[in-house]
Amino acid sequence: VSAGMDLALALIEEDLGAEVALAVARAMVMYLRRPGDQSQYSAPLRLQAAETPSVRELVAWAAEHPATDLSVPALAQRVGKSARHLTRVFRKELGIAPAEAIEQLRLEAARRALQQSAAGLDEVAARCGFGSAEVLRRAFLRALHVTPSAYRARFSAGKELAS
DNA sequence: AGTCCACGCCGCCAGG
DNA sequence: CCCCTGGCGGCGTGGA
Repeated sequence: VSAGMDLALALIEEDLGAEVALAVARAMVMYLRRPGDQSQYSAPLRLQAAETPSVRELVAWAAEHPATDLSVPALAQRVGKSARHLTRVFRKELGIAPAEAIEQLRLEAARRALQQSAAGLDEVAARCGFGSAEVLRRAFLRALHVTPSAYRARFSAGKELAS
């Protein structure tokens, strides 16, 4: 089962047969609830393995609009449910709370922006929904244990240096 | 370095 | 009885 899921997620990661792979991953969603962080797979795809369609769509939409208001009340209103219920469903299906999921989505967006663009940290922060470069920096340190600039430098220096 | 405040989480209870 | 849903209150966390 674990191997199957790894395969599925690998397929997703390679963007090959993503639809089938996502279906498999979705069926095995319970195995996605692991305690540790640092999954080798991207947060947007992993979080879109939710069973409930509304949650899945909400995550997908949020991943595409990281700079908008993604507060819990705002998310709840978007799907027509209460904040309480949304929190409960996130916990049940994804193993994490809404705010944490949003944080992961934004972090992922920032990672991509740092790698694929030359935008300044202020702009990266703004585009990815972080209030400021400082907020972005703190989030990076918390989740990845590196500063945004250090993260970017790692890639401009060459991937062989990344661990 | 310390304080304050807004936000978010979740246990619990109630109603459908 | 079970599941879904929402409100409330206390508590923890992190940004200002």
